[in-house]
Amino acid sequence: MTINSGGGGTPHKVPTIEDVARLAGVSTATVSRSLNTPERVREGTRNAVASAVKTLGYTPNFGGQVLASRRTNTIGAIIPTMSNAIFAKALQALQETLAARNVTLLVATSQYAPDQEQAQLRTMLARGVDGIALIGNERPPEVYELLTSRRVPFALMWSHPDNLPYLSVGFDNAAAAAEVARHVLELGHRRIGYISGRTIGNDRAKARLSGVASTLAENGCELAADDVVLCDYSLEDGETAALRLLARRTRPTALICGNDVLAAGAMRGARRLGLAIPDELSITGFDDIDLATAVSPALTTVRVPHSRMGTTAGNLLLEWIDSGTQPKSVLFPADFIFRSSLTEAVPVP
Amino acid sequence: MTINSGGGGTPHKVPTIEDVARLAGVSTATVSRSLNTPERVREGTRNAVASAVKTLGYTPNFGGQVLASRRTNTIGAIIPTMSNAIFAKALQALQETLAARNVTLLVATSQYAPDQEQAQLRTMLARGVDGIALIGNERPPEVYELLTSRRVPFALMWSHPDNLPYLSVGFDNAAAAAEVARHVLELGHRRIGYISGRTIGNDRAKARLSGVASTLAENGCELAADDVVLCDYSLEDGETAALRLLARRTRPTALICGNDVLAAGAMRGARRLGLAIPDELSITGFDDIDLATAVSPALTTVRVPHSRMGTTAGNLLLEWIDSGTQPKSVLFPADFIFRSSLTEAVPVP
DNA sequence: TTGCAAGATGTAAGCGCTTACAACAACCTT
DNA sequence: AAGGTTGTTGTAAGCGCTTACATCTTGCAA
Repeated sequence: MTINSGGGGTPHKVPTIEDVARLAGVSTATVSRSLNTPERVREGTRNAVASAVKTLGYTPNFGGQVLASRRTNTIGAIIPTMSNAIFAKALQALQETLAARNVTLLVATSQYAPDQEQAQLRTMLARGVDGIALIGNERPPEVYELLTSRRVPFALMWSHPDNLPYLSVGFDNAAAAAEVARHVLELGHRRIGYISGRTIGNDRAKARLSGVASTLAENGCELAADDVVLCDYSLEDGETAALRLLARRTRPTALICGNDVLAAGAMRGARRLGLAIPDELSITGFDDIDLATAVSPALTTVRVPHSRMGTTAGNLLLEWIDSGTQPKSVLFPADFIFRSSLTEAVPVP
Repeated sequence: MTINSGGGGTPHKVPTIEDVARLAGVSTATVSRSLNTPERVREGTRNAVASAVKTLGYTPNFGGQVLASRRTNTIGAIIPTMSNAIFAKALQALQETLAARNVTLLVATSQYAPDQEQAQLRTMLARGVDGIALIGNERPPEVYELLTSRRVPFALMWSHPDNLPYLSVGFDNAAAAAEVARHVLELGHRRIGYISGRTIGNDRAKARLSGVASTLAENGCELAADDVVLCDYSLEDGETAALRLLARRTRPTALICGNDVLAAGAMRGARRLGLAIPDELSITGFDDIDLATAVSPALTTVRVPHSRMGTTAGNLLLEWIDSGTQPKSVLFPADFIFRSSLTEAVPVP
């Protein structure tokens, strides 16, 4: 069935622009102008059209509009998952920004899988989106070529690729992670474990890991292969990873985690082993989602500008769509947030 | 600019179905059939079309398709917020279900505000969505009239309205909340506080409150006006509400909360007062999001079938769209989950 | 061989809207 | 008063696709 038929009722003729024009005693062009560029229509005419629209209950047909104007007023967003609160917040901000400009948001998830992201991307292009928001910058060149050849404005969120010429709205994951590592070192920790999200196709996870690893290395505290666990982003995975790291002969005094969910999972693992946090084990997260302050002790973490990224990406995409020229990328700060899950290292028995 | 022009490059002609037809040596009708109903085209012809499509890099124009087929293959979802993990999960399940059937998801949020929901709804209708998913059942009759008169299939999630003839995919909030109250009573609690989400336009919050209130009343444990706090769904609000309830001369021994976020907030409040949970204060939540097991002690709560609701709503909407007849509503169970945040009431000094 | 049903393809009429261009009116300017 | 602006509206040509219907093949029964 179509949106205008079926259902068992009367055929129910949906009014078209032509019906409005007839009733208002003007041409369809005037109706169209009256609706889209009211300032170009005399007030009296405009009112006549408005009242005809009202009595008929007219709504422009989307397909007709799209076909004729070659614009869908739709922007697509492909994020790894909606389960993580952080993407959800950015998405929400993006949606609000777009809604204010009368643009709707098409949403799809990739589950951190590059091929799924590409499939979703193709679907969105086929849907004729006017612009696209993506997370991160690591993808095969073909993807960027596709986007570029289609001339679809797109924004890369969450990262700050200085080797890519594309519009990005993000922050420096490596630098923020390095700062966490620095703080951990300053508090005297030397035996440190790192719990990371999987790094395939995930530049953020890679950058955070390398930020931590290089900072530790620079300070003579090299991260060995088995000081690092790669896993999915779930409480369970964080817990399992923590148990593994804490089972080692010389137990770490601090666990740096790739995000808050992993950190909360790690806390659960530590608790299972009867370790007091932060007295016997320090834990840090990344993202500063609500979870970070819901757990006890509250998580030391990095505040990521999720809402600002969403809002900014939306505005810049709209700007690009309207102007036809790619705006400049934006780099936001990501602040270190000190809370009680991190404290001085005490000598372990 | 349009999605096909601008950007400073060559005019860059996008191939149309006609170009494909010409190259493949067939008519546009055959190309269309070859793409949409391949079984109605001979294999040889189909291959010729396929290769023409490939060499030209053809993608059907969305506007043309919509206009001619009177279908957008798009479904809209309007949820209160994406910040709450629970809606996010349902949304994700919905999106995956739709994607598998080649339908895309348009998302908007209402911030729990009825007028915002209506505005978003109108936008979606204007976008010609083939179906709509909404949360809850409490809205002015005009909204349902609009939906019905437009003959747009829609599903109400999260609730189970037996007084409404519309398609719903939900669970019994009142019954689940009543069960929580019953357990709390059984453990000997008599001084009980309730922290609820705001109830205006929110039937789920209302149902949960009334389920708890009536169960308590039936057991001679009437909820007084100041035993209840209504607030927004945030950790801070939950914390503030808990502080208020716990400041009363006869402190409650149990706090029943309208959802897990409020419960986690309440835990934070209790902790601030130095109260041990569950020994000095029991707390229960609702929803069973990840947060419930991330906090310590883990929250006693109600498991809401978020993913199943998303999947089912998606399937039923698609079924309705294809068949033209409204499917039967679905009622899922919502199980009580016993965890350590709830324990026996001990006489308070 | 003929006739016919079933299958494959082509023809062409829209779907409802926007917009370039033309037409006209009203108002200045010189 | 003629010519030129500026502002308002109408005319009509598409935008790219689907699909009802017509036409042509093919295969097979009689």
